[in-house]
Amino acid sequence: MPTECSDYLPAEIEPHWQNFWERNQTFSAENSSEKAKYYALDMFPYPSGSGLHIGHPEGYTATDILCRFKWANGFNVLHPMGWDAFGLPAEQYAIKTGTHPALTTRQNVENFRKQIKKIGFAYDWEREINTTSPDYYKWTQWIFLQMFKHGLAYVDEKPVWWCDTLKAVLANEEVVDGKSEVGGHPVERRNLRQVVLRITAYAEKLLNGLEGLDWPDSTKRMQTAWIGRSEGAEIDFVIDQHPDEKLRIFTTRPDTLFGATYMVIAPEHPLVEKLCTEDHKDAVKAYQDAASKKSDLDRTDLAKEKSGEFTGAYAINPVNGTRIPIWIADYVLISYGTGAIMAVPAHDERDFEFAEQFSLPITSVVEPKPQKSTADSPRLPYSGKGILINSENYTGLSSDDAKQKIVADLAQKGSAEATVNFKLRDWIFSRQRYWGEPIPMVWVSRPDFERALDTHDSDLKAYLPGEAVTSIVDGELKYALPVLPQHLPLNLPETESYQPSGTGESPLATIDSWLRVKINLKTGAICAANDPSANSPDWVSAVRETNTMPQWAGSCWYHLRYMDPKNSDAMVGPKAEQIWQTPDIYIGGAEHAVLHLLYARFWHHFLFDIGVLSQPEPYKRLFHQGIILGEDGQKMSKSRGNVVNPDDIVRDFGADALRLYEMFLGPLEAMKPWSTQSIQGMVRFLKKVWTEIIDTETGRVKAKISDSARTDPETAKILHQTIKTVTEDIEGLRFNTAISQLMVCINRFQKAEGYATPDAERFVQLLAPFAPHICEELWERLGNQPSVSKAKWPEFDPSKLVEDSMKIVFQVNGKTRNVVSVSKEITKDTILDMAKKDPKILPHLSGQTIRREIYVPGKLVNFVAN
RNA sequence: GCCCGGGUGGUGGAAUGGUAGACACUGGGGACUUAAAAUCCCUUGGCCGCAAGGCCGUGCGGGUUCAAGUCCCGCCCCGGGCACCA
Repeated sequence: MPTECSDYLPAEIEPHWQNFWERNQTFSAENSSEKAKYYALDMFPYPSGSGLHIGHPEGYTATDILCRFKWANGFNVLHPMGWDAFGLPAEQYAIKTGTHPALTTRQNVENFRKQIKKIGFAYDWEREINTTSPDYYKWTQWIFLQMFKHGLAYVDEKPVWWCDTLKAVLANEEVVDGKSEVGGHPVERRNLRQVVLRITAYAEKLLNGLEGLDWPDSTKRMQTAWIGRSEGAEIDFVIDQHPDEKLRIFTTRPDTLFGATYMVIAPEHPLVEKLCTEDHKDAVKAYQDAASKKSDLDRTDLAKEKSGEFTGAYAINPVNGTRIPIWIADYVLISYGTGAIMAVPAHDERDFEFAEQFSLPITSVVEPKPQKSTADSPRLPYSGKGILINSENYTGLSSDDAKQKIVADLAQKGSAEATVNFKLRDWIFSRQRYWGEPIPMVWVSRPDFERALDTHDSDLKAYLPGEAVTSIVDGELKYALPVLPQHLPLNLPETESYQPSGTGESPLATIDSWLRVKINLKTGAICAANDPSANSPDWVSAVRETNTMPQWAGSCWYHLRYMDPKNSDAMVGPKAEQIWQTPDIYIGGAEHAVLHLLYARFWHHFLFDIGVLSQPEPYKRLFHQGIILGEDGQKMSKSRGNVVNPDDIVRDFGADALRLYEMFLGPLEAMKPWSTQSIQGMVRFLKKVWTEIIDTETGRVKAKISDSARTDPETAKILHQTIKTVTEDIEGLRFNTAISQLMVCINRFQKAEGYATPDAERFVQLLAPFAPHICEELWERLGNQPSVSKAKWPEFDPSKLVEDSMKIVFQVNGKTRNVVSVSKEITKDTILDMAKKDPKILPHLSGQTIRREIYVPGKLVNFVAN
C-alpha cells in the first residue's frame, strides 16, 4: 500500500517504506541460493556517544546504491551492518562516571541503529554483529588461540607511552605533542610486558598478496612502504682489538663496501660495552644515557644535527683489510637490521652528514654511468647506482654486478650472507585496558608447565606452541597456557573500578577473584583459586593474563562473521564461507589504509593457511570515500562548531535528499565541503520527479503518462542514454554523474507532452538505488508491486540512441567557427565542400591558403590555413 | 627531505587529445500572489560591441600536435602519507 499523500512529503513516505522493508525483510540475504552472490561491506562504525556523523552515510549510501542495483540485476546480496564497539571512549566515560562500558555501548548502538535506519539503508539487520558481544568475541579469542598454537604470539618487553602523573599507559592517539591529551602531563617511553603477534612472519605474503588486489594505488603503495622490504646482505667486520668478535652489519649497498670509512652502532647495541676502550668509556656511557632518555620523536624529528661518540674501537673491512673506527650514534636504530652499519659517506645522505660533522674521511667508489653523467664528477653524496671506482678488482663493474659478486666472494669466506630486511615490526597486541577482549591465556610455573607437556591425552598439550611463551609475571619467569576453545568465551569480569591499576597493568589485574585461578593440566578447565572441588593433583595455580586486545582485533575478521552471524560451532561455517567467500567491494575511509587493512589481511592469510578459509585475501576490491568537510571548508569538529547532524538533515529535507546530496557533491573519493544550501537542489529535483509523475490534486498518476501514449524519439533517446549512463556509472562508482544524467532525463520528461507508462517506470527504477523511498512510492502508484529494488533493472535499446543526423564542428586553425548538423551518410568530400562554403568559415579563409584539411569522421573538420 | 593526489566560473563540480564550464548551488531579471513561501521562465566565465560578432580564458613558463584542461619537460601552491629503516 502506498501512502495517502498527494504532495511529496518525505516525512510520511520515508518511515512508511522503512517499515515496509523491515516487516517484509526485503533485504535479507540467503545462505543458500542459486543466484550469483554479491557482498558489499561497509567499514562498521565505532558507536560513539556523539552519534552518527554526516561522513558515515557517504560510504554507506555508496554501498547501498550498489546493493540495490545488484538486487535489481538478480543477485543474492549480502549487505550487513555491525558495531566496532570496544574502545577507549566508553572506558574513559566509565572511569569518570562509573557507568559500565557495556551499558554506554548498548545505548550508543541503539542510537546509531536508529539514526542509520532513518536513512533507509538496505541492511540485513538479522545479521547485525557487535564486537563486544561474548558470542562474537568468543571467536576473536578463538582466532588468537589458533595464532598462539601456531607460534605467532609471544610476550616481550616493549616500549609504550607512560604518563607518571596519570599512572597510566597511553595509546599513541592519547599522546599529543609529547604530552598526555588529558591534562597535558609529561609522558615517557617505558618498557612494559606486552603480548605481541608475529605479523613479520607474514611480511612476504602480505607484500606479494597486494599485487592482485583492486585497490587504490596510493593505498597499495602505503602498505608496500609500510612493509618496507629491502634486499641486501649482512656482512661481518672483525673487531681489531677482539679478533674473535665480529660486528655484523646490514647493507643494501654491498657494492660500496670499499667506500666504508667508519662504522656506526646503535647506542643500545649489545657489543658497545665490550668494544669501548677505557679512555672512551665515560663519554660513551654518557651518550648512551642521553640517548635512552630521548623519545623516538627527539631521535628523529627534532634531531636536525647528528650526534655520536667514538668508541675507541676499530673494525677490519673484510674486502680490503682497512682498519676503520667504530662510533655509536643514535641515527642507527637498534630495531632495524643488525643495529649496526658500515658508513659510506660518499654514497649515503646520513653518513655524509655525520662524516662532515665529525671530519671523517669520505671516499667515492661509485660513479654515475657515463651517459647519465655530466662532464664533471657528481656532487657528493651520490646515492644512485653506477660504475665502481677505487674498488680494486671490482672497479669497472656495475653496481648490480658488484653487489652480487662482492657478496658471493665474501660468502665463500663465511663473512657475508645475502638477506632480506623488512621495516614491518611485530604487532603489539595487548592493551592495558578494561574494555577489550580478554586475552585467553594463564600463567603457570615452570614445573607445572613441564607437567602439562608430559601429560598424555591432554587437550591442553595440543594447543601449545612449539616454543613456550614465557614472561616475567609477579617477579618470576612464568609459562603461558591457553584457555581452550571449549572454555570460551572468556568473559570480561564485572568490576566496580575501571581505573588503571597504577602500575601500568590493566584494571583486570586489580580483580583478584578473577585473576587468581586454577587450571586443570589435562582438560584445560579453569576454576576460581578457592574452588574446593578442584582438589585433584591435575589442578595447579595460575594467574590470568590481564591485558586485553586492541580495538583492531574485532575488526580483523568481522567481514567473515556477517556470513554466518549466529553460528555457535564455528566462527564461520564452511558452507556460508563457500557461498559468500569475500566481499565484492569494501568501502571505507583512507585513514585505515595501513593498520586495519594490514591487520585484517594478516589474520585472513593466517586463517587461510590453517584451512579455515578458502582464500588468503579478504578484500579484493577496496574503495575509499573522501572526507566531507564543514561548510567552512575545514574538517568537521565539535570545537569548530561546523558539525552537521544527519538527523537534522533527514528531518528538514528527507533521507532521499540526504542520500542524493552526498552522492551528488562530487566524486566519491574526493574531499568536499558540505553545503546545507545546496541540498535544496536535491529537494527540488525530487519534487520535480514527484510532480512530473503524480497529479498533486488527486495523488494519482498524471494523464500525460499512459500505456497508450507514445514517447517521442528525443525523449526516448535521452531516457535510453540515461539507462546506459546510470548503469555504467553505478558500476564505476561515479554517482555524481549518474545523478546529473537523471536530472537531464527528468528535465526532458517535463518538456514532453506525454510518454508511455513503462518509460516512467524505467526512470523510477533508475533513480531507486539513490532515492529508494520516493521510488517505492512512485513505483507502486504507477501500478506495480513493491519492491522496486527487486524489479528487473532496465536495459537500454541501442536503436533508440541512433540518430540519423550528426553534429560536425567546423574549425579553422583549431578554432571552432561553426557547428552543423548533417546526415550520417555524408561523404568526406561533401562535408569538406560544405565547410569551405560555410558562411561562418568563409571570412576566416579569405586571403588564406588552405594548407591542410582534417576530417575526423562524425566529429569535425579543421582547415589549417595561412 | 622522499612518495602519492590535486589546482577548471562567485561556489560544488562536468568534459574517450576534438564545441571547456554538463548537472546543480548562488546572484540578477521576470511571471503567478494582497503579500510571502513554493513553483515556473529568462540570464549568470572575463573583456569589447547597440547588435551581428570578436578577443581572452582550465595555477605559472616552455614543448609536442592540424587540435591540449587532457600528453611531455621545468616551476609554484594546496591536500595526504612516510620520515634517520642503512
